[in-house]
Amino acid sequence: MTSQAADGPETVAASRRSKISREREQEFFDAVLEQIRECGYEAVTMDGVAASTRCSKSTLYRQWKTKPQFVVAALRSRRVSKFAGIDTGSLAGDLREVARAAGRWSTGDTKLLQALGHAVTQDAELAMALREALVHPEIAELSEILQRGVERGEISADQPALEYVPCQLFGVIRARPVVDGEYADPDYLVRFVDAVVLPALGLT
Amino acid sequence: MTSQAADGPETVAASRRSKISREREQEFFDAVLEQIRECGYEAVTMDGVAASTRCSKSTLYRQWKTKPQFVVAALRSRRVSKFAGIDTGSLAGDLREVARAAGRWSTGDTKLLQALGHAVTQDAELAMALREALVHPEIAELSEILQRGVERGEISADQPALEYVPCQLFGVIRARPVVDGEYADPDYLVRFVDAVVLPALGLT
DNA sequence: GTGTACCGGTACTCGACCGTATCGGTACAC
DNA sequence: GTGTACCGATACGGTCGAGTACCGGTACAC
Repeated sequence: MTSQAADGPETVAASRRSKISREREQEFFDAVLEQIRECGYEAVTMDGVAASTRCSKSTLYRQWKTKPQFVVAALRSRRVSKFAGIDTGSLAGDLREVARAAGRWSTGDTKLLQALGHAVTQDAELAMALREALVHPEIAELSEILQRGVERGEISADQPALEYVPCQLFGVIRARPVVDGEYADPDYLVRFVDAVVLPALGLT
Repeated sequence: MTSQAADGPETVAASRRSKISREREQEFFDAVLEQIRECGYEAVTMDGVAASTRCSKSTLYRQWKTKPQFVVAALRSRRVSKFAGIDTGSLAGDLREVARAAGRWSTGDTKLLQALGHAVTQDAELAMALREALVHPEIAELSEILQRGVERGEISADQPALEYVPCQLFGVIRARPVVDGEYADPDYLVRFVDAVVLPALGLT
């Protein structure tokens, strides 16, 4: 599933032989995502991205047909596995690690989700790209972690709070900026897990 | 604080003697908020609001100087007390009532928060209006409910999960559309309170 | 009846941005 | 060295929306 497999050093965009290197392409993607975070989706302009990366607008339009397709490509480039490798041996330990990892990504991802959150309701392809970049991978990895806890016998599969864990974590990450005025950092999230998630699951 | 006090039947906008009645004004506000929910803040046009309310754009610009000021006024008109009158005698009962009330407002308010969520980072006045319309009143009423639970001795003021209750509720309301693809209705929120919030607080 | 002031309608200016077209420069193939 | 194809720069067309200007109609005061 990941695109981490070893590619030829100069392979680019598969079908076209563009002179844009992998690294250069990633600069474009980083730039547009950063501008989306700062200014919002609507306010991002192709001129702006071109200027900030010191390339020509023509170059962008040669590679990607339209602004939405460009943004979708940028989102796809961003699929990473944030909770991979978490396995402390206990569910409580794993969830604390998840909280820490989520906290590290929280600011950027929250901004992105917020900035794109409405554009997404108008453009189905954008919606899918966003979900596959920022939501599905986390949910899947988290489900796996919970499943392991069940298999180890730490918790019953019927525990009613179990199904709400992903929503709880996503939720508090999105809610804190609105309620407290600051993003959810790793410390905050670990405290949240200790004070709320674990007690609700009947752990500790 | 509320503007619910009895006003003269024809009193309008205090300083100006506009021919726009209270009810007519509210139609403008409802229209712009609905368009924001459906199309997003940027995509809302003064022409569109004028057309949908069958008034002239001039009329809107006579009452409000700019589009942001118009939206701010619309938001201010929307401050209502959603959890007022909730007092079942027990904290668990109150929280279930809160969940039901929140679920009734959830769809519209979530859309509004999502649609304005980014515009808010660029316009401080809009940010304040949004917080005072959709966040502060709920937080305050919820704090009062929790405080009453403490005073009745149902729960200790030191209970670590206590401070996270508002974030939990706001969070799950905002997270469910992203995670499950549907808005948090009253049923869902009551189940959430029973499965997560109350156990985390050590109630039941 | 006369004056005033607001309403609706329309036409307008101005700026922004998407996407296209054009052109000179240049890296690379052969 | 010659050809090819992509790069950057710039200019352009088209669209759209904010905010303004103007104009005729009309309700209301006196």
